[in-house]
Amino acid sequence: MTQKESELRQYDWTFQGANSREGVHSIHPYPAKFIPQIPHQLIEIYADSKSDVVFDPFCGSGTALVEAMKKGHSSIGVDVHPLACLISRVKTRPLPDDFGNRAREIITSVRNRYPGDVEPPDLPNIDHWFKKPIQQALTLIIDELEQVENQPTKEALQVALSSIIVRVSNQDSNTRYAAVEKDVTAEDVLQKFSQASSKIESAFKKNSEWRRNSATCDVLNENILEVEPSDIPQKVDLVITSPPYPNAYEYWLYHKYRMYWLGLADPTEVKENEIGARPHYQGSNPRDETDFEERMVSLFDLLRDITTEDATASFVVGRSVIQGEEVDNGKLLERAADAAGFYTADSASRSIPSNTKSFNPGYSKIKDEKILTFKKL
DNA sequence: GAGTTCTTATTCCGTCCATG
DNA sequence: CATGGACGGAATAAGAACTC
Repeated sequence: MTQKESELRQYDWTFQGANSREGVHSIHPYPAKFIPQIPHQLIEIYADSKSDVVFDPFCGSGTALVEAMKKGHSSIGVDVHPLACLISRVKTRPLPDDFGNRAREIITSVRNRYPGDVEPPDLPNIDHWFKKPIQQALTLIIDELEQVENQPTKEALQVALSSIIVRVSNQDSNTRYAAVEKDVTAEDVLQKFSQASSKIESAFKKNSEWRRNSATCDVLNENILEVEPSDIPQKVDLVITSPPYPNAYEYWLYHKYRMYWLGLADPTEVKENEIGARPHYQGSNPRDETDFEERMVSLFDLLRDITTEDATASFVVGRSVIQGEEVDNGKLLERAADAAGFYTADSASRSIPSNTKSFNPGYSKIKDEKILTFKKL
């Protein structure tokens, strides 16, 4: 890499003061979301034409996919997490016209039916995580959701419901898995569901025009390490992603009851395939950072096959801690890229503004991230 | 309506403790 | 006694609710 030509370092990546929770990005909580400005800026830098295809192998709730579409690029996202894919699908297609009315009908109907005669589902430890009235309200909403025939409408309503599940449960917060007393009623469930639906409606009203462009978006619910090149429908020009970190957030855990309620894949199966899930780094035979590196090598092997010759692959990574030892994920990624025939074309570091709520440096040990761009040799 | 308090959401790990 | 589910500490800031 020629130091003087670093393009990435010409930009301020902190995006201090930028409102990152605007529009469709805010319809569902998801830990460690991209700030939309990051993929936006990367596309600005690396896309040569509108026909360039953007790929995110760890798409999560779809921030990079949305930003690609806003700029008129088609995109492809992959994630093992079925909830991530659900949210990504909903964000990247138009909101069905009947969404708002459907939401209101469901709320009215549940209010009339409550407490109803439907038994709550037999979820593991359900009484520990949900008060009885909450279970009842959620059961009725799910029952109503099952009557919705139009799949895009149903999925958008599922996102609305999913977005409130942690708030009405006893789970402390999205990323703190402990039961606390919260004082939520069945009526609160309906109110929050109503608010969540309205939020989705207004988010989509603000963002109507970019959905009319010809950009497409494919979301694959797959383990990226098992994806074959032929599974990816188009050649990729830009890879933009933030990979999971070893021993870090556990998406399967924080979203466990969302998945149970919505009848998505078994969370414990998702755990097995989730790169970076903490149980893999503990116990008698723990993984270490070399395992993560190997997985990243197989990711780069895939990327080599599905990208165009002059494609760029940009990663945003921070550091993590495994059993008290600090791990530089950027270094691991560079080694993995190198092993798979990529070189580091550019890099920059990004300090996390101390006034952000999403990354609270006072308590999070991550104080900065790296932005790395790789190209094929 | 500006200024103040209250409430709620957030957190990219280490460790405890239940259960088999 | 290993496994994996559950828990904790508490600063910070955005948004809501209240006050004058």
